[in-house]
Amino acid sequence: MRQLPAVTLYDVASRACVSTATVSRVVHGLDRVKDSTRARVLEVIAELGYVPDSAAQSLSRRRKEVIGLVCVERTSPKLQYDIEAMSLLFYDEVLRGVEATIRDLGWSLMITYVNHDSESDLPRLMSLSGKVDGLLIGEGIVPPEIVARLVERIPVVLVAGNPRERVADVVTADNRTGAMALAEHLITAHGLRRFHFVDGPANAPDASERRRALMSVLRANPDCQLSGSSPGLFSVVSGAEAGQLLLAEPQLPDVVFCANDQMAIGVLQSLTRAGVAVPDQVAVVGFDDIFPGSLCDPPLTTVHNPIRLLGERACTLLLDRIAKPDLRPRVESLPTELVLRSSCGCPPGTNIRRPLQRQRGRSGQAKTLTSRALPAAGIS
Amino acid sequence: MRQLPAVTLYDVASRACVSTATVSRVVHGLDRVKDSTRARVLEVIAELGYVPDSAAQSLSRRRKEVIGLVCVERTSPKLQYDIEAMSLLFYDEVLRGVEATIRDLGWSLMITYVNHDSESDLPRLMSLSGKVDGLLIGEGIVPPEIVARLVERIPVVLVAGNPRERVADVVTADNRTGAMALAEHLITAHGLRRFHFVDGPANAPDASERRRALMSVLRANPDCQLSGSSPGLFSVVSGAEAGQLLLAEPQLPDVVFCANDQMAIGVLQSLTRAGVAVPDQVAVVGFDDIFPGSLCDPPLTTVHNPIRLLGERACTLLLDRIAKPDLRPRVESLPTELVLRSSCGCPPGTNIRRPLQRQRGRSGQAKTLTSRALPAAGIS
DNA sequence: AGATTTAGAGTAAGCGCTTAGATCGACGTA
DNA sequence: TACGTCGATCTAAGCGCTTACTCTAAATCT
Repeated sequence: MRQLPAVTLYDVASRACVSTATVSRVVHGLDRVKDSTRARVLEVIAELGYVPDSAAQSLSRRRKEVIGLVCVERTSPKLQYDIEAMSLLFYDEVLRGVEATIRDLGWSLMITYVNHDSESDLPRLMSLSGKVDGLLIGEGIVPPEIVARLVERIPVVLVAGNPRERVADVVTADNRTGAMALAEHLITAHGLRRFHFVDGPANAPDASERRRALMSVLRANPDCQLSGSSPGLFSVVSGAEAGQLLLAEPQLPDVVFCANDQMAIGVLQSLTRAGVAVPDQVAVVGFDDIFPGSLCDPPLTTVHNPIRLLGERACTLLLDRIAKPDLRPRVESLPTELVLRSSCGCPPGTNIRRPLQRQRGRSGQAKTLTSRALPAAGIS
Repeated sequence: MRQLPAVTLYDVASRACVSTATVSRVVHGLDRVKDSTRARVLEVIAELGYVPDSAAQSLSRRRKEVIGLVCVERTSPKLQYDIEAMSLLFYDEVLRGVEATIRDLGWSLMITYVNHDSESDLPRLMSLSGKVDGLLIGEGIVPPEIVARLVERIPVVLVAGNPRERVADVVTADNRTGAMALAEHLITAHGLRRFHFVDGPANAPDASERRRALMSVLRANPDCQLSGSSPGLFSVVSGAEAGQLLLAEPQLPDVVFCANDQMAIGVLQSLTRAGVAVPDQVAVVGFDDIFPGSLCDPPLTTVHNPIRLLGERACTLLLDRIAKPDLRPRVESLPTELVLRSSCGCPPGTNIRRPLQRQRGRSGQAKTLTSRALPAAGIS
């Protein structure tokens, strides 16, 4: 198990009787090198098992070809993993989108999770910023002051960030259209009137966008109302708690509109365990379309959030920003789909996906970027 | 959005009127520096927003303080993400264990996914090995030849690797004890006799260990038999396919014993959609105890695999190996728990976790579990 | 007082790579 | 023959840090 001694460019050069410059050229295949020389060098590289040292490359090129992904971990490791882990499904999916994109370019990905604790997070994030060329930061849990400090050091893209703030590039789902379509479906197709909203963490832009959209639909339908709302943390347990609170009320609402699927699953658990029939006595809907939502009973009606794509686009945007640091901040908002299953009152077995077209709000806030192909050219 | 010019150690040194060595000492707090000097330097660091460049540090220290995690992605991005993503839950959990451990030490984590495709994976993995101090590799999908080449370059720990091979350190769940306990429960508590096994990918050591353990229990119970088995890929869809195959058979087995939960969920879907009653007509059990298993209908009986802990221990082992490259290869096997819910025939609402003690046989293999009071209590 | 230790700080040699600019034949041209 | 040209290759200066070693002056010892 002893490791082979590390092989450097010099070893290869002297063995192949060429200069280090030539070896470097062969490795990168850019400049012209005589075929016979190239062959000899390649042979020595294979023989010696040479692999370039990334630290030296990064130092010399002044570019690390690494990006950092900062995910939110709302869980305490002390909690049962299998309950709380649910709140992580979102970033797992973002991660895969990012990794796939970055991989194709030959860059690498460094990942870290942050919790609520900004005191210990700040130094970690600053130090991370010294290890990467750019940072992808998940939604609002990194405080804006910290984001601002990072932004002045290196390129940053906010994933599921607040489309209203312009501190950095933002990629987000079109929460507004999705939540409005869902609310309208509940009202129009099922005649539901009394809405209860289960909110997300205070600093999660997704949650507030969804809440705002719901409210605007309710305002437009005078016979409808928000009969109440509960706080939540985007996790199954916090959804279950909201469900308990609901059960203690004198009257159930017509529908529990949850800011994400994890909480909807929690609400569903509380309600069905207490013998409440869903959707007959009360409908429950979520947002995001995570896999377990299709598994629960009744299957969850929700809005599809293209989470993986969110990761992919964020990554593309970041690479583009690394290449051109001077562009103005951009917001990219991705289309969602309405996913009708039976927890809203649609008949059992329903499984309809309805693509949604963006509804432009008068504030014109979320304007889609048309930069379809941000070419990674000029980056490599 | 213009970035501040990068601040180097020299900038800090000249601004604070000290040498770079002194600044470096202040940053690392090791050597003695006069308090007044330290204060001045710290002030300049804060003022200038200095963050050390990791590439230069790594080059100079000859250590990157980064480890790589190689996960298996059995999915094709072309498939519906929400179906196939399930097979990834395992590595998501490993990742969290690894990240939490590495983070506490101030190291960083680089993550990459590999698919079946070793031709494009080999160069990627070799190049990754130039960017990290050690590698954590998920189970058997990286071919042994490649693992061997990596091992001679840098420290490697195999996560959920084959405990029988000794090419590198291995961390694995005690699959044998877990699968045996589950099989014995099915036989003893529910009188099931005809077993169907849904296998995992050919190169997944977890799957074969579980199969072996099941077989050894069946051999020890002459009235029991393996009535058949199906191939599978650890994913929900492959489980659903196995379920379809089963439905085409003239006779159903007593129990479908799946090599992991994802496939059990797939089998469950196929079966219940075809109107087969689980567990009344046929029991279905899985392995790993991923969260969605507790959500499905009926809730899945399984074996708890301490996946996150797997990641933590693997990480610890790797760091230890980086410090001491000459140790002989080690195998660490973590205890599992039997998780009884109702898909095995236990009454609805059952939710029992039974910690399992490894039973070591003379050959180092686990021998038959003394059915140390698997109480018929709570079991019809 | 002179010698010796020591705390505090500086000097400079790398770490392994990239790359601008220098070099060097061989070849073509006047 | 003398002189440019050009492709192939080499030389060497960094990149931003760490750290072994050196230096200085003040503290301590004999």
